[in-house]
Amino acid sequence: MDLEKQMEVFLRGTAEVISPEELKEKLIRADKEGRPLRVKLGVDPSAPDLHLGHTVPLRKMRQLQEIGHQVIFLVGDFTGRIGDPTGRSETRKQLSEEQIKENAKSYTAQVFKILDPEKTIVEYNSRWLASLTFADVVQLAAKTTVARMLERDDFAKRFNENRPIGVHEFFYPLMQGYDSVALRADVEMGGTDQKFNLLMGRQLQRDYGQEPQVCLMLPILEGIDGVQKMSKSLGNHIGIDDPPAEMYGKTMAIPDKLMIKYFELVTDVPLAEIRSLAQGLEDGSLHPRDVKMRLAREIVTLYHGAQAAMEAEEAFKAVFQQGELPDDVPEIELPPDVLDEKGQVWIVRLLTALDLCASSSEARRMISQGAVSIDNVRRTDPDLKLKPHRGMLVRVGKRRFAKLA
RNA sequence: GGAGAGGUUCCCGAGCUGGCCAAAGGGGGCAGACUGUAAAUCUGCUGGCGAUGCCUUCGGUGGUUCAAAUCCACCCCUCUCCA
Repeated sequence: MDLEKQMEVFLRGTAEVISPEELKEKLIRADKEGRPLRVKLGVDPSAPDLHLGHTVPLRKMRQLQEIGHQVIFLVGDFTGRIGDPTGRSETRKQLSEEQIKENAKSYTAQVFKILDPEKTIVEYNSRWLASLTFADVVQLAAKTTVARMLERDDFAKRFNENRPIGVHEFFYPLMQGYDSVALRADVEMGGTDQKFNLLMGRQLQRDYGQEPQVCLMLPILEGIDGVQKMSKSLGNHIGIDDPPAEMYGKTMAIPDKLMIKYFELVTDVPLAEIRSLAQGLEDGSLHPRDVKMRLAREIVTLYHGAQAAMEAEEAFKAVFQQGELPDDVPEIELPPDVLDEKGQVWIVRLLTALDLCASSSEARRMISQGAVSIDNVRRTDPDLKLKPHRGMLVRVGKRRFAKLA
């Protein structure tokens, strides 16, 4: 593949690259020597469920392997014990060794839904970090200064706000940078929030007599709340293992203004087409809802296939446009002990027994807010008792349903 | 080691001259209305309990009091300044 085309694959969708010139030189040299570039992506094995946010760099890695480069998927099993302080306003909880092992296993399994297992090297940074002696660590720490560390936005902020910063947190960027040395990485990928850590890799490589890596930074994908970075702990994520209907629905929940970004970062829709969609939204010739449905379809297709996407769309239309019931209303057996001597069940008990409400206080709230309907009749009396029957449909809000078995 | 400031509900953050405090306000979440969708906007709710009352919660443990988030003692943790 010629240089220009390769550069295009590398650069497409990136937010920042340090530096494109160096990348070009590396590509030229690699081509002469007949070897691929070694591209590193490190992950913290703290969240075992992959979501669309993770897929942004992974998809880029996939594209790079397709044009023949060597991608290295690095599991930060050792650094995971510290936890990446990036963007954090407080110290992360340190994970236990066992937890990390377990997470790492499930992480790598999921990653191959995107990466080509045949062409991927999986590494664990405990391989080199665990055996460093204290003397090695001191030497490593001497490569940088406290002032440099405090240039980091998140550390600076915490420092200025008089919030705690653990000394061990300073080691995170050093370790990540050292990973690049150990792997002799040509390129490291990461989100824009990884800039500091990526640059540390460059510095350390230089200090250890290597040519500094190129840093490829990708935009951060906001979660379905449209504000914060997609993350499982914030609950604003779309998991790649989410069932089709949920994946479709969550996509429909993203704010309209985020649609185009999603198209660019997590679908295979060609750029030209995305531009025309953006244009259509701009001049009003396309309905935002329809564009978003297209987006949802594209995403579900990637992870569950076209058939599942169609079904998810039909189900969504039925439930949310026509107000019909989903096909998969769970049927739940009512425990016999909730019935009184007349064979009736108190509505509050019914809701908690079916797991539609977490507590009876919540059930009362839902009832008083008019969220509860039984057999399509809205019920607002919290003292109501009724006789249950097979197939009785209990509904709380728009999204919680149950049928009596 | 010395001096000082702090630790409040899912999060941030008031309260801290003792009762009117399940604890202001904001965020988040949920619900209703509306609609173009689980978008946007507006409104309400947001510890638990068959409930005009009772139970648990304000870093931990004890104590004072009819009554403690509020007062006292000790302990744990964080921050600032000095060394």
